[in-house]
Amino acid sequence: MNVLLPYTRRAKAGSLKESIFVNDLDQVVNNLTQVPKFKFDCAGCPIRDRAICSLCDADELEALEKIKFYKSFEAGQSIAIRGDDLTTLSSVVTGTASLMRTMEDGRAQMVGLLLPSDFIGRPGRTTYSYDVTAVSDVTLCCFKRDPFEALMTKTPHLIERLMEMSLDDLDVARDWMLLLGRKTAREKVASFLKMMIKRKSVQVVNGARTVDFILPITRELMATYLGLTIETVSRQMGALRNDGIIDTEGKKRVIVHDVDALNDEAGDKV
Amino acid sequence: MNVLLPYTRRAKAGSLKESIFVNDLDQVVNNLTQVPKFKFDCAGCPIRDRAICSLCDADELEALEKIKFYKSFEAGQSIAIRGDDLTTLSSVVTGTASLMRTMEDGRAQMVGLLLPSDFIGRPGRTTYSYDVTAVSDVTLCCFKRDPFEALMTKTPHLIERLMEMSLDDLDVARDWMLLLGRKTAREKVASFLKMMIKRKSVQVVNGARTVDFILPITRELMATYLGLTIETVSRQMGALRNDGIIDTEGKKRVIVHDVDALNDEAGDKV
DNA sequence: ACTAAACATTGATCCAGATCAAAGTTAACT
DNA sequence: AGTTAACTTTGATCTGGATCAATGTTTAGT
Repeated sequence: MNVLLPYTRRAKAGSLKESIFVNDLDQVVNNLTQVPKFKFDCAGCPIRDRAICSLCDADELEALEKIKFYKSFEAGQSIAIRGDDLTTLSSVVTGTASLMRTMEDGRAQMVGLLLPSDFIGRPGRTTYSYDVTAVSDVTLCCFKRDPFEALMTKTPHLIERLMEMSLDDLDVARDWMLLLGRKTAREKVASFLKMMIKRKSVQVVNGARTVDFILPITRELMATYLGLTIETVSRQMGALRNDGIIDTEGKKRVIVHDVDALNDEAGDKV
Repeated sequence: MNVLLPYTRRAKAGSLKESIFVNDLDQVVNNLTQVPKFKFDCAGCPIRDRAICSLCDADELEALEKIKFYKSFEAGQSIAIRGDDLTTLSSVVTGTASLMRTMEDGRAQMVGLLLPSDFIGRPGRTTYSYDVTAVSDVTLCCFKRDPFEALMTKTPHLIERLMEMSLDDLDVARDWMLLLGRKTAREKVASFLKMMIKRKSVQVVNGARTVDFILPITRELMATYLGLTIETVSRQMGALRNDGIIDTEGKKRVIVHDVDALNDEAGDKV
C-alpha cells in the first residue's frame, strides 16, 4: 500500500516567502523585483502566443478582454477542490499548479502539472473533476463560465484552440500512463527530468549536452507525480548522481551532464 | 521489471472464428446470423446518437455521408502502428479495439479501450500516436483526413462534439492514471470490472444487485490495461471469487453478485 | 470425438520499491 | 548568527506483485 499524506497538509503550512519557485525567467524577474503581479493587458500577455486565445484575431481578443479578470494564489493554496462548482474557467499566466486525484485514505496521484498557458476547467462541466493547487505563486486569467461559453459559440478560434490543447493534454496523459504502468523507478525519475527540460524549454549551455535548471516542485510532489514514494525518488536521484548522469545542488538545482544519457535512462526510444 | 510480449505475437496467431467476443447485443446477433457486417447508412447507424456526428443536423449528416466509407478488421489484426501516416480518421461502429503504447523491450501499456462510437485519429496530426489493434472483429466508419478537415471548418457541430469526446477521454485517462499509480492489484481488477459494467451498460438482472456479463478481452489484455501481469490478474480474479464478490464461468463470463461490494473493492469513494 | 494451440490457473521463489526509523540539510524568521 | 520547521537523505526491513515453472482448461479445426 502506498499512502501519502493529503496534499492539503502541506498547503496549510505554506507561507508566501518560503515557497518561491523559479519556473521561468519571467517569474524570477517578478520575484526579484517585486513587480506587482498582474498589471498586463492582453497585448503584453506572456502567454498570448500559446494560450486559449492564441488563434484569436484582434476583434476576438477585444471581446475576451472585456470579460477577463485576474486572480492570484499563493504557493500551497488550494485553487479548487474536486466537486466544487466550476463557475470560472482560467488560464495559468505565471507560476505552476497541480491537478490531483486523491483516494479516501489519502493516496494521491498528480494527473497534470499546469504551467503557464495551460487551461483550467472545461466548458460543459459544472464541477471540477480534480483538486487544483498552486505549487508556486500563481496568477490566473479568468473568465466566468456563462459569458465565456456564449463567446465560444460565436468564436470558432476558441473551440479550435481548446480542442488542440485538449488533444495535446490527452497525449501527455497517455504517455504518462505508460510511465505509471510500466516504467521502473529509475526510468520514471529520468523521464520526469527529461520532461522538465522539454517543457521548460531551458536554455542549453554546452552545445546541447549540459542543461542546468531549477526543479519547480519538491520531492514529495515528484513522488505524487510519478506514483512513487519520497524515499524512492530521493534514492533514484542519488543513483543518477552517483552514475554521473546528473549533479544536484541544494534541493532544487539539477545539472544534467549528458541529455542523451538521460534520455537513454528514461527508456523511450525517441 | 515488467516485460510483456508485444501484442503483435497474438495478432499473428489470430484467426477469424476463434475470436468472437460478445461485446454487445448487436454484435452477438451479427455473429450468430452471419449478417453482412456493414450494410447500414447513417440513418440506421447504431452509433448515430453518440459518435462524432451526434450533434449534426440532416444537412451536415448528408455531407458526411458523401465522404464516409466502411472498413473492417478481424480480431487480432493491427489497424495502425504508432508513426503510421494518419490519412484516415474513423469511428468504431461495432467491436472493440485497443490503443497501446509500447517500449523497445516489449513492455506494453494499454492507454485506451475503444468501444462503439469512439473516435480514432486526430485532426491536425499527420501520424498515429499509438498502436491501434482490433480486439474483436471491428467495423470502422472512415473519413479521409483532407475532406473531413475541410468539412470540419464549415461544421462547428463536428468540432464541438470532438471536443466533448476528447475532454471525456481526458477524464478517463486521468482516472486511469490514479489507478495505475496508486491502486493495489485487487483494486485495479475490481475497478476494471466496475468500468466494464458501466461502459457496457449491461442489463441488470436482480434488482440492481447482480450483474452478469462477458469480458470483451483476455487476461493478457486486462493485464496490459491494468499495469499488471497475467498471473496477478488471474490470482486477483480468483481472490474476488473466493471472497464471494464475483463468480466466473469459462474464461469470459463474470457474475457480479453485489455491485456495491465490488465498488468498495475498487477503492473509489463514489 | 480428437487434437493442438491458445489461454488460464496455481505454486514456489525473488526482488523492486514500500515502509519504518533516524539523521542530515536548507532556508525563513528572529 | 541562531533557531526551528520543512524538507531530504540514508539505512534496515518487509511485502506485494513479478518472475519462473508447471499443470489445467477451453475451443477451433480435423
